[in-house]
Amino acid sequence: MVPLNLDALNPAQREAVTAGDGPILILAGAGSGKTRVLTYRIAYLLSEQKLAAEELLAVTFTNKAAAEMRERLQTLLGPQASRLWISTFHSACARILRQDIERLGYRRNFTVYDESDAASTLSRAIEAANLPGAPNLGAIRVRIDQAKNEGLTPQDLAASEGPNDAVIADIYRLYQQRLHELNAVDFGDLLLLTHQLFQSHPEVLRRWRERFNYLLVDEYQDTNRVQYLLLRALAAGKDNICVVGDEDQSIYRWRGADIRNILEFERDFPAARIFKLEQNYRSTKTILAAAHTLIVHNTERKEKELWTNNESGDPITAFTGNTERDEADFIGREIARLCRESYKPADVVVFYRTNAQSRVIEEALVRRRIPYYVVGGLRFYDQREIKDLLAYLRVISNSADALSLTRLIGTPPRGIGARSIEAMEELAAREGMTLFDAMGRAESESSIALRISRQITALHEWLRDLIARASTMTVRAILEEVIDSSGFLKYLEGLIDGTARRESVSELLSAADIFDADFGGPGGLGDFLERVSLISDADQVSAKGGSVALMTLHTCKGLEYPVVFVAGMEEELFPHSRAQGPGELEEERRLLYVGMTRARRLLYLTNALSRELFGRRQESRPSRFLAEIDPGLIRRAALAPRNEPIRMPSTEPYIDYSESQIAHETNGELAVGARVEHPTFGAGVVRRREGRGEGAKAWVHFDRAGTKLLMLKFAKLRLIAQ
DNA sequence: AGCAACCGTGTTTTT
DNA sequence: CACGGTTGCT
Repeated sequence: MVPLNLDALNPAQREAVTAGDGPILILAGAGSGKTRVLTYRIAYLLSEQKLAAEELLAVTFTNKAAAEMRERLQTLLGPQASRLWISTFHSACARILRQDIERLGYRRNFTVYDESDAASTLSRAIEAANLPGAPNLGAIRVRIDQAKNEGLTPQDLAASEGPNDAVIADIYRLYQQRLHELNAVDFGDLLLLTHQLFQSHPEVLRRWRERFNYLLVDEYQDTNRVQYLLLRALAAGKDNICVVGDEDQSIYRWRGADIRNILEFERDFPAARIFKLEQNYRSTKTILAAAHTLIVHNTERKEKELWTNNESGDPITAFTGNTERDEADFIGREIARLCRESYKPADVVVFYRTNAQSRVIEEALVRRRIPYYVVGGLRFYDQREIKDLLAYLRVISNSADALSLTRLIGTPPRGIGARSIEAMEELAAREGMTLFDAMGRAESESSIALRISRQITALHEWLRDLIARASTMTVRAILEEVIDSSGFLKYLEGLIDGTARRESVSELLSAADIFDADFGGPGGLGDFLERVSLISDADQVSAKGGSVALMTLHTCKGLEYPVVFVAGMEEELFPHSRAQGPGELEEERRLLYVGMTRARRLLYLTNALSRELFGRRQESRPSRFLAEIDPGLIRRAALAPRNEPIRMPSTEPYIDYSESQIAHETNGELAVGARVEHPTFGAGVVRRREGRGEGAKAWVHFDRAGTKLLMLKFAKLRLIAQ
């Protein structure tokens, strides 16, 4: 192995990388080379301190960050990098539980439920319990989730004194019981059950503690209480723990992140050494200064100021539109202008506070034919047909998963309705068997019509047979068999948007292909399902396609772009109306701080005077955050006069990014069959397309106005549906 | 049992 | 406004 070359590091970074054993806190400001330090530290520990790859556990915030770190280490270290545990907290816990969860009474093939699975399980548990006067579902969910993030069991919650905590503790207990019956865990359980495992089985903890001689944690400011407890437990004795973070970038408090973890690290680990990285390599002096004038309005922080050798750069641009559409149009116009100069669409990102804001921005970009992609919002694996198919896979992997089984029975429709399922549930409860096993006895149930019970038996036998063979099959093969024998495709064809749904099915098939290739053969179903459950929005970010990126501010952590727009800088929206408490306000401010510091060269902050919010048009006041930034650093773009008509795309030169343009079209944008809306002609369907690029035209058949030939360059068409 | 149309409801951010 | 859930009809 080549000796590690540390020349690429500045003195502060080098010190942190080469520090010896014991607790280390690296306070790394935005753009200060945090990831670089972390990867070099790992490389240093392996190549200079001669640790084995197996002795390290590195925890990141997203799978994508983990993958990137692994990749960088591959180039620094070579193949041994692939033996490192680099993963998110949730994935690491899932992996630990796969080995040892039997001690908690679950089976190793447990299913990981996503939020909506968990919600319906909870809802059914409440229903079954028949509790009068219970608070509403949402509040209960939030409270249980919080409890799990704090490491609290139902008993612990019962002893705490929040309003309704006693009632909620009962529901929490029932919910856990139900999950246990289904051999399923939710996101919070991954952490909490691992914690409980360590508490109740010291020999297991000892084993893992002996294995991991060194812990590294990225984004430490966003860890919650259980994660902290897990780290304490694993580090105990050696205290070889190195955490990296920046309290100014803590933006997940609402999800249980406890900023005290980082603020009190020195108290928790008295031997801690602290390294500060304050040189920023990313942004211009102006952007950094503006971000600083904003963040000093927070009180819950350690004073520090980033500095940079980069040039001063341009002032920050502020723009105020009359409406959100006006604002979006400015963004589109400005991106078009930048792209005529020295930038590409992929250099640009638009951030917003809420997912709902993306729509009007998308429309503006479509009008200018600027290629873009939206990160987050509707996730691929949340689409109905995908969840339907995953229900099959889950039942095959874990037949106790009655939630997925119920879903499977209903799609495609087989004539087995709620009444029959209820009858089987009763049977199952009576005999102490699973719903799946009850299916095998359906024909002996007098309350189920013979016609239906035969259906049930057939389905049961088919599933049993598939389960028996699944361990020798690839995920792709299982999926294909499910799709072929269940009549799933025929069912999709019958749906209105069947074509789009079939496309996502084939996307799922290729995801399975890729997984099978990675996994190296059959038997990987459980791993596939786990990976799918733990995938996050941020994992999907990619510069592929040369497109402008659109995402919420929460998704933007760890990214950087030459040009950044932050849209919707308005009171009620940002800071959000639901985040008005003092602590929450500081978090909103940090959120903007994180967004601003993603920018390398140009930063735009935009707002609108009136906006459609929650279905109503409302006056909107500029965000207080705008006033907190030093006005000397801001240049105001001309305010559009009231009622000025929105500029037609025809006034803008067409930008041709043919490669990404094609990607856009194959995504189905204005494909034949697409349903669109025209400002004067109303709704219609694209019948035929002619030409491409500048001269592209389309025949559109309008419901009321008949068929028209439109130049896409001019027509203000809005896509309604595929 | 299954579908379509209706109504009402709840709208931040997400591993 | 978009979704889920419910109702009522076939």
